[in-house]
Amino acid sequence: MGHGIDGDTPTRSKEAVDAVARTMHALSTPSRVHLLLRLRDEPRTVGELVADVGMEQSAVSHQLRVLRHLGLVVGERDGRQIRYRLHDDHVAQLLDEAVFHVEHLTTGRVDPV
Amino acid sequence: MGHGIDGDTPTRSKEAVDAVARTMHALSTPSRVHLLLRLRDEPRTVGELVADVGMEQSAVSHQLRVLRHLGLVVGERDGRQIRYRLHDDHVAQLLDEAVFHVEHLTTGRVDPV
DNA sequence: TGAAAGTATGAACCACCGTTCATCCGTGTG
DNA sequence: CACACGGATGAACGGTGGTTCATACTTTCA
Repeated sequence: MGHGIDGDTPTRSKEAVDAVARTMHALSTPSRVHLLLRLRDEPRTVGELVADVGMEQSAVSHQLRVLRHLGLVVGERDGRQIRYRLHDDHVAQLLDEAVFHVEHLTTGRVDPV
Repeated sequence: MGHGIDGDTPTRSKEAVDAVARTMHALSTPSRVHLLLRLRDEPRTVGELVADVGMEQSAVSHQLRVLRHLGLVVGERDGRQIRYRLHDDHVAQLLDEAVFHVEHLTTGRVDPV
């Protein structure tokens, strides 16, 4: 797959590696994955998300903050509530692909080295 | 992308959510991303990887173990060394897509809620 | 304006995990 | 067989971060 950068021995620019790790970190806990998958379907308010995923309101806010800082979700006020949604289609695609690939490698098991 | 359960309010089968989080956890640290990206180019022995990523041999072994248990890489003996490679193309694709998407959302910044 | 609903925020707690250190196991070599 | 090399493994340490608790902020409503 073409990307753009380099052409010889990349050494994988540390920044790129860090960026991937930082973003993928968002998908590394069940709570955030749950929130993101819910938001992939439709925009939801914090209160709705709390009911959806069954975590405390504070925990949801904290995790939404993390996702916001990573540019994965955005939230806008609507009355006294705040409605969150995925930042753009890239996030939705990333989620879909993550789910897809994980389904296809649930083989992950024994493998005596 | 239903597989079996649900129909109305998916609740995103906790197992699927957990599986995604567990697998994405592999991409959530620079060290593992570095190792995986290196292995995406070509199979490498532990010693080569140590030289590539500049971590201690023990740390590399520990992280390779994590990746092995997740079914992302496999290793086979060759003399006294062990050569690792990505488990299959799914892993390579997942890596490519992760890098691709992360490049396209480095926008992650200010966004007053 | 006072109260309540909805959400954000900071601190503290605790568990997880990535790294290091020391050691052990397996495989070639003299 | 003894030794060196390559790699794995377990214990311990330290830092990160997810959750909870308590509280503050904003908006709506009576």
